[in-house]
Amino acid sequence: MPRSGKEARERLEHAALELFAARGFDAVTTAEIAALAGVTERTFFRHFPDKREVLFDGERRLTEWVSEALASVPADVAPWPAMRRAVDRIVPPLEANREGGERLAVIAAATPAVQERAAAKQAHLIGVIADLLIARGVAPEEASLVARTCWGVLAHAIGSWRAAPGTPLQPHVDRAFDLLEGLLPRPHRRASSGQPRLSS
Amino acid sequence: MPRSGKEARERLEHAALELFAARGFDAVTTAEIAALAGVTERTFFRHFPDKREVLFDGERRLTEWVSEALASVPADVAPWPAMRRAVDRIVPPLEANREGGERLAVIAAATPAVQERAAAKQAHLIGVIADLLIARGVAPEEASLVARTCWGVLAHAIGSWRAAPGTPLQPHVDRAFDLLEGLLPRPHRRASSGQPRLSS
DNA sequence: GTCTATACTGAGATAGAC
DNA sequence: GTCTATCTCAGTATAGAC
Repeated sequence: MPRSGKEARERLEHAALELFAARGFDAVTTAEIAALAGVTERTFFRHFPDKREVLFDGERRLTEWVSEALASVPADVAPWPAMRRAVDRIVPPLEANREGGERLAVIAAATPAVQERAAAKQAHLIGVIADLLIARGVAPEEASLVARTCWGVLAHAIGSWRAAPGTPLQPHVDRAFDLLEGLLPRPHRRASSGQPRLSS
Repeated sequence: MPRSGKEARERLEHAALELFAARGFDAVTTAEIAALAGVTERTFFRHFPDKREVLFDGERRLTEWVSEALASVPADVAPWPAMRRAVDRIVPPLEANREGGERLAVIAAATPAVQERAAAKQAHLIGVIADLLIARGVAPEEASLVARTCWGVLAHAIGSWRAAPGTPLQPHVDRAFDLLEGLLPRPHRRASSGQPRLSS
């Protein structure tokens, strides 16, 4: 019995995905997952704080991707274009993880508890993004709004991407941004007296 | 002991809020809530599918408000202005329920499980809004994007409203919309403005 | 690794409203 | 009588305490 923590963790993850795919999230007990992975139930909870969390290991690096993406954008780029560039940089890892995201989406669609966790993780990530923007010097009021909106656009794009199997993600992202920018009315007051656009 | 279901439900709700306020969500058991309301634990679960749900009874009508608000906007108004008008119409009921929202926000901030439920409810509501827009004839692709974004703006406004006690909500909403509209780059319409290629 | 609290479920019985 | 709300009882799974 391998004592390597990482191996056990991966076996647990694999076992969980297999059982969930076969019988659905709710019909599988943590004891069964542990048994299939060859460890005790206690070990499951040592690696994952709760049953749902085993599903989100693949998305764990999302926060890192976002931070790195934003860090790679020069600090003098205005918030919206900066976020748009950052989103573009997150696209490749998202595409690489397409299958994992798909698996999670399927289970979430059938399991309210998993959906809740996913929604909460998105909300948390938006908060992290806002903090990163603030650290770049963006006004807190703007940061939160831009973080929410841009992540919403990306989430929307991911949705239509998944609905169109076989297509790359980037065009969906471009289309979603263009769509939103085209839908908004022109600002009536203070027409862009602020920062000049350094990127489009 | 009155057999009216509604009275029992209200007593349960009141008891729960009282106990949560005193000791926090996690430190209160459903049995205690039921006992304080003068019913059994089983009765609690007949009125509320789970412990968290007792907190969201006040927000139950949010969906109705949104539907009514959208229904009151003429069908020929474009999606974004329509949503903006609808949001304006939701502001008064939100203000009237300020205290309830505040109570919920305080508990949610201290209780991850409640936060998750709140995030999931928001996601669900956005889906409902998108469906309402589609029923108005908005293209599904646009509907989802507008629903997400506008609700995000409202959520942002509610956040800054709560941070500024004593102020009315409407100015925060107006400011959030203006801010977003001012932040976005203008669409480059000369590039045929059609749908970007979705290489299929 | 062991033990336990607590959220939650199901079936069947009871009691009041109509 | 029907119907619905409630109660009693017995149980399981998660998660946290020890």
